[in-house]
Amino acid sequence: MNIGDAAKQAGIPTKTIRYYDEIGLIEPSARGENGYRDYDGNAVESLRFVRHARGLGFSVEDCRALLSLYRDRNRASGDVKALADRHLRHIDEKIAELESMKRTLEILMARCHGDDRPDCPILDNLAAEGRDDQSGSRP
Amino acid sequence: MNIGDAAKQAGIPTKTIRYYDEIGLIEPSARGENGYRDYDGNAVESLRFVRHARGLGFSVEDCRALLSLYRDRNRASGDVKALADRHLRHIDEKIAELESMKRTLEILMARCHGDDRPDCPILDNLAAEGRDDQSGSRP
DNA sequence: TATGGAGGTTCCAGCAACTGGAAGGTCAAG
DNA sequence: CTTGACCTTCCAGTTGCTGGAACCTCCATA
Repeated sequence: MNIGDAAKQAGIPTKTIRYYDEIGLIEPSARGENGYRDYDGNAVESLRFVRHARGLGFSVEDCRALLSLYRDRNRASGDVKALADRHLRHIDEKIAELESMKRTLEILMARCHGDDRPDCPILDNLAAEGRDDQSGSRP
Repeated sequence: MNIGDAAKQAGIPTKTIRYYDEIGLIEPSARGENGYRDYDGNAVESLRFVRHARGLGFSVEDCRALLSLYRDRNRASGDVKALADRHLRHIDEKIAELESMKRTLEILMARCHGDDRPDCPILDNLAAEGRDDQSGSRP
């Protein structure tokens, strides 16, 4: 099928599919004489696979690895799990970082009047000297 | 002071300081005859300010706004708070997204043996059809 | 057969926020 | 006078697309 139909089947924009082709992540199963990309069931399956993996936050490089594991009948599920585990830790780090920002912001916002006067603990905090980390403020 | 000293004072790499100059976020207070950037106390204060704001996850554009509020004696703290609030909601969304990925990953990983056999629920899930969202799996 | 519109193709640029590197100018110390 | 640590600019790359321009191709209809 043409790229447009593949896009509908897989739930991915054509632009993205062309991009995946360009970076060698998922190549069309064939090219028509007119130069049109052709995607068969297998290719569409790969596209969907990658959409799901990306949806779980895996990087494109991770997707490449996952896809090759998926296509490898002699894979060890341990390899997949290790990859997922690394990714999970990465996610945990990000969550922790965001939570820390959130905490600081909430504390500062609670102390800001939010009226039409210039007085502002948020700005005061940002302007404060010292502090080497980025977790902000000692409230 | 020269850029290197400003970098030490503010805790920001020189590269980044030059970048901030380039995009007009923080310009050096002067340029020496030799073309060297010169940063005075005020400029260094701005650099530190931006470091803190970036550390709380504010975008560079937000930093621009925050900096101009900081320099504005007639500001309303409400404007600062509104900006912070928007940012906080953005953070909340990101956290929610990551938590959702985390949940799905954990469920899948719990069901994966992680041994040397090819059998893998993680891959099975990624390959599964249907499912329009990216939150993954009905376990 | 002409034509219009909906496909497809390529390449180029841009987003965010830097970071690295190359090629070269400057300055203070020894 | 040389060495080495600074400084300068510019260009490219990172991640994962997304938009647009310019052009080609296919199919249906008048």
